Amino acid sequence: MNRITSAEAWTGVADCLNCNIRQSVLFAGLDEADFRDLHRPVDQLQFAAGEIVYRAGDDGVSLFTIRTGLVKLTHYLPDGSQRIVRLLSKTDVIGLECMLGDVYQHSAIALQATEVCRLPVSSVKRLSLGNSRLFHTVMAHWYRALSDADRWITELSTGTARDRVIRLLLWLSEREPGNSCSLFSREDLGAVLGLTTETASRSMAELKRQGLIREHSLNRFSFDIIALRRIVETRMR
Amino acid sequence: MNRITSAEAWTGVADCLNCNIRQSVLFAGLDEADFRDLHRPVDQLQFAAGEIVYRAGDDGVSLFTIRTGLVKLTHYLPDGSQRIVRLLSKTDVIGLECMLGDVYQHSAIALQATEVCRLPVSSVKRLSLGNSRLFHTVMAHWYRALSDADRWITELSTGTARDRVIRLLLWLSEREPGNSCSLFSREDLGAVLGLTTETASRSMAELKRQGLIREHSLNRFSFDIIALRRIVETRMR
DNA sequence: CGTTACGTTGATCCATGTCAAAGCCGGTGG
DNA sequence: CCACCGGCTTTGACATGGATCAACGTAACG
Repeated sequence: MNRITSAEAWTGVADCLNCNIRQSVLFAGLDEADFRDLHRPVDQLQFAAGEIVYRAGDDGVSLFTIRTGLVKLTHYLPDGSQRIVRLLSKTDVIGLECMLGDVYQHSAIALQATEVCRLPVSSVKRLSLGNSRLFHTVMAHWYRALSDADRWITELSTGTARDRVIRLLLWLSEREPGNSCSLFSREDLGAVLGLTTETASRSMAELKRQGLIREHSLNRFSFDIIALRRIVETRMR
Repeated sequence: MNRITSAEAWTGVADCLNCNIRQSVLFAGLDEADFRDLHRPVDQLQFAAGEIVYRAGDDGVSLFTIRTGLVKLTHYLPDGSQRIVRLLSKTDVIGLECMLGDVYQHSAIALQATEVCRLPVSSVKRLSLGNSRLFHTVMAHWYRALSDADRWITELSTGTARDRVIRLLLWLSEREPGNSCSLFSREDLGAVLGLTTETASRSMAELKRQGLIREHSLNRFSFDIIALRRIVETRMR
């Protein structure tokens, strides 16, 4: 069912102070002095599509900030099938739960080629002791995760298969410039939307036939955002 | 569709230091000195079933800690129908998002008679400035909300109508002693589970007929927790 | 060139949505 | 005290969307 891969690629020690997405991520609230307190290095890693960032139950020794790519968090059900509970991309933080517990609560698996920064939990915990700026930033991340969960429930678990697919395409396109997005396997698509692989495939095929979406390369789709939005909006009324 | 009520009942100024649920709520990390810093009072309020605690878009001037009862958070869809995105009860905090934004993101409506403590956001913000114990407590609340969102997606938005109903009954019974729980209207039940009112009603009626649940007073149900758990577990495999 | 994984399509069945009507219960007013 | 009314629940009949099971197509890869 799932390929087992562990070939994460280390691509260097991060230069957090000069990071080009620092304003959006966990360390937004920190200054130069704080960074000197980070004794342990922040590593940059790469994962190919399908590779595992961490597994549910693993020791939570690191947080990860996503620099590029797309990561799914899944619960595995007793029968081995998965239910994806969140999709995360650029500037999202994953593994934040191990600030509180000691193991990861989900399995995190890259759906596309993904670059991350790996932060030692111990460092973040030390920083958080006296630093209320970090407080605000971390809260903001929790808040965003929770808002995403709300949208997930209202938009991606509600309505017809076709509407759910369209809402996901729109959701994905929000995080990319232009009117396009990259998709992933039909199995994962179904797991996101609470549908079977077949229904996911049929919905995609139908949207293609109707000319509402265009696949210009494998799993790269472009579409008229306004038109799609109108479809799901009218359908909701 | 929804009764409009604003008749919240003030039942006194809370004595936080001696609160019997303090260990579980937002102020778990505070000591006597911190409480002296809380210049503005923490009020206790009561809401009857159906009454509105706050509306989406209202000015977020207060957080609420639930002491007893059950509260739904809803998104209203363009057609006026609702999708409930979370159910909250004893020791849960609602409105925490206004620590970051300035308006509430959901409408919060009591589903049962509910007692809450109302905390001024300004006080909590002042406390949070230098207090890293509060940091941990607040994080823990975000974490729990998010875990609940995960369960919501995997358990309450997945599977057959019957299974979803059973999982909700089990979820509700976790927060009450004994093997029973209070339910609410079939319309709300449907909105929780992503089903129509009719399907929700049918599923409940069938469970009653099969003797799997017993209604000893209006919307008070008791059941064999182990037996119900076995049903949804075998159904998941 | 065969193998394998994945995507697509078809046929069928069943669960749930939809529309409609009837039952039930509590509240209100005569 | 009873009759009526309105809201909520239950039930029925029917339509349909999605699941299921199965087959076939297709692209990547050894």
